[in-house]
Amino acid sequence: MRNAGEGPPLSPFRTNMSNTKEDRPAIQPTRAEDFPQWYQQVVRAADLAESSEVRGCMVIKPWGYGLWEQIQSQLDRMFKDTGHQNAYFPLLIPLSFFEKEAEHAEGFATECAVVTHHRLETRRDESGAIRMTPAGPLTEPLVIRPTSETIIGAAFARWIQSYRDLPLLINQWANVMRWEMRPRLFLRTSEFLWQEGHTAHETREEAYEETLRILRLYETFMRDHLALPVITGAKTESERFPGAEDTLCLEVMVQDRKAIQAGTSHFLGQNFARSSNIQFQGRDGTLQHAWTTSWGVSTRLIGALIMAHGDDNGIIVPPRVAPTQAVILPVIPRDDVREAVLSAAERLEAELRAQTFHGERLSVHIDRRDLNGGVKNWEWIKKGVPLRFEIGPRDLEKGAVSVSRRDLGPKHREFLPAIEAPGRVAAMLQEIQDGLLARAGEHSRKHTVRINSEGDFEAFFRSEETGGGGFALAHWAGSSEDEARIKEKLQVTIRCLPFDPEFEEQGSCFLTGRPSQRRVVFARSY
RNA sequence: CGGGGUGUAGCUCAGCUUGGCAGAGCGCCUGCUUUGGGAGCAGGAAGUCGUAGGUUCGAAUCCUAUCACCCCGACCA
Repeated sequence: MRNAGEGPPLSPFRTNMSNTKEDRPAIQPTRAEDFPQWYQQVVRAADLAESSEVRGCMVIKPWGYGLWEQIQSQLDRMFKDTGHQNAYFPLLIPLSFFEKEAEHAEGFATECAVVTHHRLETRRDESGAIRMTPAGPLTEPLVIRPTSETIIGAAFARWIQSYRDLPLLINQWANVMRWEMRPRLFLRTSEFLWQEGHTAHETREEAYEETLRILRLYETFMRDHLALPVITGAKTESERFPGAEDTLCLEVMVQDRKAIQAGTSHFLGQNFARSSNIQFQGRDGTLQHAWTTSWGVSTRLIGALIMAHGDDNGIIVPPRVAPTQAVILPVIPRDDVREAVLSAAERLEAELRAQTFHGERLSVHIDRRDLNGGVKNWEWIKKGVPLRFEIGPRDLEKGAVSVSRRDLGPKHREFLPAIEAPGRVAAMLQEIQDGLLARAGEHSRKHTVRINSEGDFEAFFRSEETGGGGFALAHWAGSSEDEARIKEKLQVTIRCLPFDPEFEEQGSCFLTGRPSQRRVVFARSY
């Protein structure tokens, strides 16, 4: 990770460039100096988002939203391919709906924003300025959705009459609001964008299969599209979604070795069907409650992406989700070459756009702004665009183009014959994509260790100042109270009870000594 | 909700202790020189000093109230 600056030889054209900023990383502080601060600076430098006037809410800027659009369209395709349909439900949920499922209501109570009025009264104050005060209190307050199980459940109750109506496979792209005490752009904001899938099934087995199918779908998306290696598994009771029978999750390790919960898929049993009265007449004629699931990923994925793939010069966007995969920077030192350079740039743009990557046309942008070449170059480095092409008069003479890969650091540059370049981009993008996944996987494996004693466990997490921490794989047979004590003491939680057979083995709990059949994953988390 | 802190130009902040013309860096605008590794020079625009009240000849500065935001805890996609 730290060798990102290394790369092939520099441009043979280099002549009189200043050296003063040669090795200054674009982002300060660096990851090693202060990871959380580095994260905030990357979000700003890459022009992804900014915090807004409304507490805890962010403005997502075009580059950040472009990333979300990529995530959205690619996931949406995967949902549709597995038989799901999109629909849309109201932002506001009657309080009484919320009260139907006790555990659910209690779980979200403290983070709900509530609408209590429906009208504003206006008046002028002494200075003539307009003043508005809420009037017209609602007879029943409305909760701004923190998640939509209850209101979708009410619709499902109307839509489902017979086993022939099942399975019902619905997804919604929406915003939700959770009044978070400690917001952090993308990772935890009061309002965030997500998708929430809600499905209803005839049998327990079918519903559980759906829960698993989505977990696998997410895993595939994160690995192949976002280049994020994940550990999948189930949450412990204390980390479970309020009202769920089982919560499955995907955990990704980022560069400071903390875990980010990148997605969840819940098996809701018949809990919500009972509280929302989702019943159907079965094949045997009896009235039965449906089995439901819900699952979601959010704009948090962008936070995970930054923290997993960024370097000290900004974000590195995996090519498959990059809003722009290649940028062309025309170099125009004299007016008399402007036309020739620009038309060569346009020719390259057209040739690149004719190429495909994973079935989609390449997205290419010519940066025509009249700015110093270095400034433009660094802007795109910070934004993490996968490939940067430069075309100047000297390239035209040689019939070459210069191309730089973002993942190989700011110094990387190679020259390709202009004729060959377009045909090679798809392979280059795939190399970047694969390289990011490999690098993140290595980091993750390197800091995932098997821990067998309480002493080693504490040492592992206490040595963070000297570079320790990570995922601790330990045998566990403790109680929820034991879990809480560990959290209190070390800020470490069980991220998941992993599914992969590699974690299954006979052993004894590192804390209680009781027998255990599987190692679980402990880590600090965002 | 508990503890700590901060509000001054688009951004980051100095000035406040000891009241006396509203400041810096970055960014922005114009011109020239530049442009293949983050530009240089010259000129310029930009702020009801969070808000309300008070003390005073005079308040960014002192006093009172109030609002907002940030950081540390508990909650969380």
